[in-house]
Amino acid sequence: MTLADVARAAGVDMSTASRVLRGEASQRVREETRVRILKIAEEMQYLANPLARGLRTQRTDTLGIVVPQLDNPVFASAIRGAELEAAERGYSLLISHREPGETATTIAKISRTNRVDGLLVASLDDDEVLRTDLAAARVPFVLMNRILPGAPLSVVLDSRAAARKGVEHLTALGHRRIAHLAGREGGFNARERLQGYRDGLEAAGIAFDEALVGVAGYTAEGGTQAMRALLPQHPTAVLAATLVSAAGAMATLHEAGLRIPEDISVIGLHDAPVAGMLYPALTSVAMPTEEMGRVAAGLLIRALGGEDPAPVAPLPPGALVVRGSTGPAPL
Amino acid sequence: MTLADVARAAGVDMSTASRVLRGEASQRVREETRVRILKIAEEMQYLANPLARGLRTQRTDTLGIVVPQLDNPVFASAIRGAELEAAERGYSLLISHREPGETATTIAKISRTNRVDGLLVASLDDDEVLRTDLAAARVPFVLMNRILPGAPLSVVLDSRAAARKGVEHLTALGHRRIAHLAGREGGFNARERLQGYRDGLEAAGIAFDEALVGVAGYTAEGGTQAMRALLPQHPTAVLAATLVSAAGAMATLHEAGLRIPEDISVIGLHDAPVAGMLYPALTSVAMPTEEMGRVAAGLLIRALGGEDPAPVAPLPPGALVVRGSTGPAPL
DNA sequence: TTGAAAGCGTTACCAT
DNA sequence: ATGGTAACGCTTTCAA
Repeated sequence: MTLADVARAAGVDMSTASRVLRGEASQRVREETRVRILKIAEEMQYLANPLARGLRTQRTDTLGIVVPQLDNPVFASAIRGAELEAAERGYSLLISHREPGETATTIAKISRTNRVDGLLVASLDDDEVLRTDLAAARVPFVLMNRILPGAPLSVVLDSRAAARKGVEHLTALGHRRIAHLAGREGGFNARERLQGYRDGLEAAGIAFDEALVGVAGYTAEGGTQAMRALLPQHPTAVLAATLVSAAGAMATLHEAGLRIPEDISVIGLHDAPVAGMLYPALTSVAMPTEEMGRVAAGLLIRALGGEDPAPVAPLPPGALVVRGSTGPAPL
Repeated sequence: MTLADVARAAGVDMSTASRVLRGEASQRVREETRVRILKIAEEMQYLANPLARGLRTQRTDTLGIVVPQLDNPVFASAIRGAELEAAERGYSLLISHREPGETATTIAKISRTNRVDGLLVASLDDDEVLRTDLAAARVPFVLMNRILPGAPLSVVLDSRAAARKGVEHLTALGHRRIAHLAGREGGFNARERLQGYRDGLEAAGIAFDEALVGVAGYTAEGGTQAMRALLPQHPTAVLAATLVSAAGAMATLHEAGLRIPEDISVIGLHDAPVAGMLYPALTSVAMPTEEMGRVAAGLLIRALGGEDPAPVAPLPPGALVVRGSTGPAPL
């Protein structure tokens, strides 16, 4: 089923059929001819061959999205958002799941072989590494969930506001000794969250105490360890950077015989189904991760269209989802 | 950087360069010419344009994989496996994440526009629905994690053996009143697991008691409800079909004041990081989900190569990962 | 309003 | 052992 077939069946030239089926702006065709072609294409279930089209136009109407891990609700939902936005604008999404270290090769291949018109990139790597990886890109790109000095287009979540929001929930419940389980030291989001944590304390007139901050990374084990180290400080509440570290922290608390939330409250950042799987179910601050994918895709598509889109502000946190893990501060 | 550029630089014809660079079987070229072309292509960093190649050969060396959800460890890991196998055999993977209901359209589009040479399909839909969806496929496909009567190629996990393995762990610990939280009624894997559960009981000389089986589906809430309904039966152990329903069940047990594992043991099927996030950490039977993706991709590629691969047997379960949620039966 | 034809970058057949 | 040259299916400029 090629364009030639359709044209022949409609008794017109390929070029005419092409113009009509593409819905070209200046539809230089008689209405009658137009509908006839459309109808026949419909009947024949004609679908243009994207390879032939791409070869000719040097465009694929495809966006590449490279993520470091698939089974991570943050990225899964960003993909979903990007997919929706892309589809709405007539683009497809080529999802590329790459282990750290393979990123450079992937970006190089995917972008240098005309497979995609642009790239959406999420990465957990350090700035230096990411910069090197991206140097191989031969197409425009938008960063997701992190910034990179020098890279103009990126979409991030307002981690600072989110952390602050979490702390405010706790201070409103009367907590004053609030610990913070930070993520990877030096990471963009980790820095932001720490600042938000401090903002929240300050707003409640609580002095920042470095002894209440632990580095948990992004694993349950890290959360467990960090929480254990923090126990002697007797916090009455904990703000964890992620659901995973929150889960690890809760294990430590359970083992220490502390009741959640009667003795100590726990709150995590990023809401996801797993929050409801923990016991007690974890209170958390929802983050607009799907929106992040959406916005990033929109930005990229506009850039591809020759626009010079203005940088977008960090996406504000979503709702505070109160579940069973937070309660009033003990007396 | 096109083939013509390379050919010109090497002082040979395009057709010669093409033969060499593709590594054609009968390398009808002088060794000297061969290395020169190779060297120049290398220097120029030549990469063939897949669109042009695909247009000409009617192949894309790309496999499509359509999954119903991305943030599901089972599918994430199947994708990983498929990706590895595909890469090893020179294929790329086009990941397509589709909500139920969009599957048919996706399959139609992706397979009828020559974007992929074959399809790897995972689906949670009923047989009828899936059959309809697949009818639109114009390329060979392999099913993952389920069978479909009439579809010759599929790769499944041995859920029956896995369930049995879980039950045997429990009976070895002295449990005799073992409940089963089943998945979706009528589903392929649900049936298999139920059978494995019965196998395990029988092996230990325990009579099957229908009252100990509840349907939990694949959500935490479902697990919570089903467990609550089962409580009056006073089981001393529970075999949950998935980690998610196990988590839901554990919430019920905690609320009922039952200690895990002192009063009641819990075991889940499919091992994943989330098992370690629960409290207590969940004992589970690992499943070779990555292997499933690998095998499925291998099968598909062989089918594309014109082979007529024999059906593969269900993949046996992996290790029993003993964590804190199982222990000796109470006296 | 419509048609003709060139060309996108490859491959593969047929010459030489 | 190598080169010439049609396709592959589409878009797009130019003519009619």
